Amino acid sequence: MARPREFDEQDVVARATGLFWRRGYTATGVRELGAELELKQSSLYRAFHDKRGLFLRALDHYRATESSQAEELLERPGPVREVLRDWLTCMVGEEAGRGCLVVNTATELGATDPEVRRRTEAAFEVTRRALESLLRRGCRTGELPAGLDLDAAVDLLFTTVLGLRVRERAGHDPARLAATIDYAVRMLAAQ
Amino acid sequence: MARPREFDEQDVVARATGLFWRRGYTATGVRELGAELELKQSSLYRAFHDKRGLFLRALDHYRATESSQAEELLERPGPVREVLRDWLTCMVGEEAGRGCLVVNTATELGATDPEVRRRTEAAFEVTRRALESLLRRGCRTGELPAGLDLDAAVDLLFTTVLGLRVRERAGHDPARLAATIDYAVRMLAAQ
DNA sequence: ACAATTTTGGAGCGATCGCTCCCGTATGGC
DNA sequence: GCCATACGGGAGCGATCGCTCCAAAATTGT
Repeated sequence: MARPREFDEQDVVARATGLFWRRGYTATGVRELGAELELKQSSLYRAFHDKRGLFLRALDHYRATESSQAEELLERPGPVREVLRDWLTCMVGEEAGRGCLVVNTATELGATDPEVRRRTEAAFEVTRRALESLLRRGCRTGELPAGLDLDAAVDLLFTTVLGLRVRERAGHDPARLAATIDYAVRMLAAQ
Repeated sequence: MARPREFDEQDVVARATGLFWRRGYTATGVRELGAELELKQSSLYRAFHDKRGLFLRALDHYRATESSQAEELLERPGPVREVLRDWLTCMVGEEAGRGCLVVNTATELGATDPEVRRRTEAAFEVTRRALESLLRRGCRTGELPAGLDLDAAVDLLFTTVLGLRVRERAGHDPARLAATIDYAVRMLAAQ
């Protein structure tokens, strides 16, 4: 019926995600996007409506990929605290200085754009749930204190993750971040 | 010898700080700044050279005011854990959705601008040192475990603060943040 | 009062912003 | 083959960007 598009939408969204991740939403121009995605503006605007539309797609893509990676890492067998430490280490082991797209977006756009906010909150929820599932397992197996306040511990660990990703974005020494992670995991078991 | 300027530089920087704080660096235009500061562009550029110059001044101003406030709160007498909790609560008790200028800046500009980075790092150091001083006092008075790994605890608490400020910026429920703070303080004493 | 100096007020620079429209082209169903 | 449809390519829209320059106004030392 019509000429098929010459680009893979998923691939384009993935590359756009990388650019928004590094540069932020406001600082990323549509021409910059066009160059990075090898996509003319007419195609970009027909496919994604506008810059914000592409950004929302990027947020969705980020959540989907991060979520699957997080779940994969968390379903691994092994000592709960080691799994947790590896997971946290992986969280801050991104390409240097990228931080987390969701954290960057939450601080850049704050609570201004409700549609963006819904996405950042959904992404946060993925992390939170992944943590809860792991801690619950730890309590079941006795690797974590039975009297652990699960909700509070999840909340605190989640907050710690956000802080770690800010620090990673800020270029803090990976060794220091690793030490912080070690201590956080140790504290969790202390109760 | 010459006509005196009609604006108070400190006041102008303070107001610019508020605007950068809410909107971020990139999204804040010089005309917007001019309107908020009641300052014509010619005056602005003569006084601060350019937009970035004013932003650097804003970062300095923020650090100075926040630092003095933090030190004031931390020199208060009283139980260490209560002082810490009050301080953390104050940290996230900003005007809703503002978060922390330094955290917002670190995630927005990352490690791109070395001059900015020096400032964010200096501001982080203020927080870190304030925490260290308080925890040290807690160890001295016996309010905190004697075997506390001071450096690690400071690092983790500092990371938690960053996370809390991200969450405040993201519009999370203040009650949840308060609960997170309570738990963090409790964990600190557990060792 | 006068000259020197620095201010305010504002027009306007080139560049870039997000976005739209048009055109020639390639691909589908009939 | 033919028309409808969506495509890639690109010019260009109005608006805003950061920034500069200049004239009029205001304050000082002499």
